[in-house]
Amino acid sequence: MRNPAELTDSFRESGLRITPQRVAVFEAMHQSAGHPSAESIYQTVSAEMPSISLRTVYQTLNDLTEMGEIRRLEFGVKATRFDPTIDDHHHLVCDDCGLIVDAYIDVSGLPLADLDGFEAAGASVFVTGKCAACAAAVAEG
Amino acid sequence: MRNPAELTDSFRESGLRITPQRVAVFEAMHQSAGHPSAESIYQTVSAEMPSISLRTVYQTLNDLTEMGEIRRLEFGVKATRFDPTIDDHHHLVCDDCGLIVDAYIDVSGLPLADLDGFEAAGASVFVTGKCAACAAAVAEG
DNA sequence: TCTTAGTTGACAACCATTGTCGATTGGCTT
DNA sequence: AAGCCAATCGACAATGGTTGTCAACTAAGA
Repeated sequence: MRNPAELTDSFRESGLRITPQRVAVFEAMHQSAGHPSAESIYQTVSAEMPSISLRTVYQTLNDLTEMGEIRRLEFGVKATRFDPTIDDHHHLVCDDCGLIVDAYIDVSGLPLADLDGFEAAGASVFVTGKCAACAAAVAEG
Repeated sequence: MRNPAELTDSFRESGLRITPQRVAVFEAMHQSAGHPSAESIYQTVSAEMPSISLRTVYQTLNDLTEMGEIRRLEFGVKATRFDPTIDDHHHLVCDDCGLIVDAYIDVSGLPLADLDGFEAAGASVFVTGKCAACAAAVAEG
């Protein structure tokens, strides 16, 4: 993400006002090294600004996400899906209809050796895109 | 997953009783082509066995998961995480402590061409394993 | 047959997230 | 400096997926 000053400009350009709450979320997000949850950002910001509401944190994070400044790290489908197949395979997830298809993708080519001490046990690949049906629907217009 | 008859044996060996409800879930899961949600299995089974409760479906699916017969398709972390980095990168997820680390993995070697009409837009790789800290903790005993 | 695991129903409760609504604050344009 | 209105707050309720509970009943398997 860009720094708080740049986000400020970006918000202004989008016609959004610059409030201390938003700036605080910018900064908390910017200083965060990892992948914080909304709750975690809320904790951080609350330390300096006890009056801020969790609602506002969510709102600002969603604004940032919509503007493409940050990303949501999630699987996309809300409910847990149960997979009858337990062998080593991967998944194609349709962005349009949510269809999930098994795919046997060879991941042996992935460079998983030098990961700064992280001991890789396995890799799950989620390929996003359009399933055949949705791709056809788009083609038809 | 294995067929309902094999699951029956497996349950019996684990000291679990074979009930019509469990068998119905086995069959619904076995016949399912895709990646059903608990609710979807519940719908299917309910058609033949209207008295079955959603609670029992969840219970049986969890039993199957614990026994390694099926898998849960989920990201592992319950809450959405917000990622300050939006460039093209991937994630290492520690099985022990849940830490998420960015990783720049070259996925150009992944064979994403022939996916039965699925139009791949991108690929997200989640590498599971142990982070350096947790790996060290294990090594120490 | 008899023990007891399993199921049901009818709940409440969880957690993350979003909606609402009225009142108030304060950014920002004029 | 004034004033409009976006934004926030607080205090909820509500969502959806999942799990806990508990008492009563059913039925699996020894």
